[in-house]
Amino acid sequence: LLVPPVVGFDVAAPGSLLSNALDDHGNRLYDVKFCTARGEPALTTLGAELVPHGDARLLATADTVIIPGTHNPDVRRLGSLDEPTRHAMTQIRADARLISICTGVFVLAAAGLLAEAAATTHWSALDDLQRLHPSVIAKRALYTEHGRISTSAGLGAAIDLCLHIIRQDHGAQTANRVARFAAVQGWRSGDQPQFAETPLPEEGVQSTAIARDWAVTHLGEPITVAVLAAISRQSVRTFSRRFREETGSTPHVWLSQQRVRLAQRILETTDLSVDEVAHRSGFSSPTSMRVRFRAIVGTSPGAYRQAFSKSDSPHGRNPSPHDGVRSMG
DNA sequence: CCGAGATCCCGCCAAG
DNA sequence: AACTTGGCGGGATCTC
Repeated sequence: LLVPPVVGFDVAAPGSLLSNALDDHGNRLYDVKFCTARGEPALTTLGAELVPHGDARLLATADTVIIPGTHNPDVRRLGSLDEPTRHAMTQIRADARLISICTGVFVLAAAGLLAEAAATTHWSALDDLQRLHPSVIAKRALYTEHGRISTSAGLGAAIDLCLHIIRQDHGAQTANRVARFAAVQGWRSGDQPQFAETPLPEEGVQSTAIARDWAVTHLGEPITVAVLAAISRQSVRTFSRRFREETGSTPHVWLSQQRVRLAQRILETTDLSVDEVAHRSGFSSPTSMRVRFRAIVGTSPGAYRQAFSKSDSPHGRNPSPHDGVRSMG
């Protein structure tokens, strides 16, 4: 059971993500409900149930509470809680998981839940947080975890955090499925340089991450699972196991995806022949690339390039029709 | 498209 | 007792 806002709004996206999280049989994994303590309108575009404001008793039943960003001056300027918020916070179970989005962290801090705890918020509010609550360890991160309390930097980071939580609760495979359904990045890996500069939460070091980093810079070469395992200083068996735990995929499937992505980029930016693209992407043969390419992108390399070059925006979206759900075992 | 050989994947299980 | 590791078998998948 997940009950979001103590105050305010803006939990729509993470709430939707969680309420759309399904298990293998299509059952919802989280029962998402919205409520407010202050009578502010809650966004409920998501098929999630709107609980009339004032019904803070609902909070007492929640396993997880998401606290959205707030502009409440008591909370943001004075570092204290107004009465409705304070009362709402007292309703929350002592063992409930708490998640803040953006400036929602100020509510947690004002409630005294973050003493000596790592926490984050939107970068523009980090200084405020540290000044109002000196005992908080304010960190510039996408999200942080400290025991049962997690904080996120903003709406986008909140989605990452929710995926992280789904992953912890139900495994990487489920998290990936939810991410795919929501059309967001499933998890952060070393092949996404835009994330490299962003301080990531220091969750346990992912043991296959180094091998993955190495792989994405050597896609043009033949890569076997045995080599990746050796890079990770693990046995093949353990490496495969970790890999699935950490990425939700198998090494071989993951490699194919990376190579197709690389092929897409080469097709978009060069006039190299398809055979040459296949070679540079590390496919063992052009035939092999065509098969993999079609399986993932939904169209042939040639058609993809043609469609891409015709599309108006040079950095536009994938112009090929993604035919949604592929039956997948 | 076929078929042989290589490689991958994962349940199983003994060992630590 | 509970957990992790890593070798093995062999069906699935890929490659040539």
